Amino acid sequence: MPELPEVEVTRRSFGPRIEGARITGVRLGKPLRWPLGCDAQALIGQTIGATTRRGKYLWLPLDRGGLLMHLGMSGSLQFSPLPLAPPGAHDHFDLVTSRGTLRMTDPRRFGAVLWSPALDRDPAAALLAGLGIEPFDTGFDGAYLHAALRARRGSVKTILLGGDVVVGAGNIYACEALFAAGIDPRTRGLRLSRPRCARLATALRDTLAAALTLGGSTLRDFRDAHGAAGGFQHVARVYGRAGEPCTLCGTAVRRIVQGQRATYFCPHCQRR
DNA sequence: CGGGACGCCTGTGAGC
DNA sequence: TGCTCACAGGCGTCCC
Repeated sequence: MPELPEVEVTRRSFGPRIEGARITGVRLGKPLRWPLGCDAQALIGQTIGATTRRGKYLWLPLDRGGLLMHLGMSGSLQFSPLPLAPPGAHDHFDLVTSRGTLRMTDPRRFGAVLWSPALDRDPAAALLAGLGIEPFDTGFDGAYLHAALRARRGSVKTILLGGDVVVGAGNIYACEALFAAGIDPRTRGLRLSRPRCARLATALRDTLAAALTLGGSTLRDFRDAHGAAGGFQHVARVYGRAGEPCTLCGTAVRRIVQGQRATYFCPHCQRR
């Protein structure tokens, strides 16, 4: 589910409201990807700072260390100043605070809540170490992308998904950005010219920005921390549209598999 | 080191 | 209706 826009939309929807709150209780459900990494009771009494995001990770700083959160494939967070309903089968983490409760729901449990002594110390540091540049960083442009792709033999779609060159694009936005840039997703990184890299950098930023404005994509169950659905799925040009006509040229959108993930593209508008 | 496959886990929809 | 199978928004790990 959650790619950069969904994670950022989630952050904005609860971060400011929980900042300054004091933790009064912690409830753990079924195991997520990793154990919490600390005694849950040790979190009680600590104050939450300003929530930040790096790639698709969220960081909630505490008085002692902080919590690194990831929504995995099916995770979402909700925040309410009022007591929440009793936890359901997929509610695996409740952070009860003086301002309200933050709850992580994640049916597939690929998500994570992990305590770390600091963002730049393990385990957080190890998880963030290989991440590429933020797409909204001013350093992310055609020159950067061109230099980063120069030695890469893999397909540009797979590279975008990898997150080690630039973070934030998952399957939806990688497909959509490549469509917007007119680039065939099978094109090898090292084959992309500097001008096409510039187009791709712009396309990725614009695609993610549009998704942010629309509150992310709700294909099935994504909601922000207040329960609001996203709207980007209504403006997607290729994702999930196999066989349907391209909105630009009418050619049937194709679905192929790259790295065991579905890729959607227009074989006419997107060129190698 | 780059690249590709695997596995984590559950829900859903299609097809029989 | 009920069953089986393919597939789903991510990513750490392992192997070549």
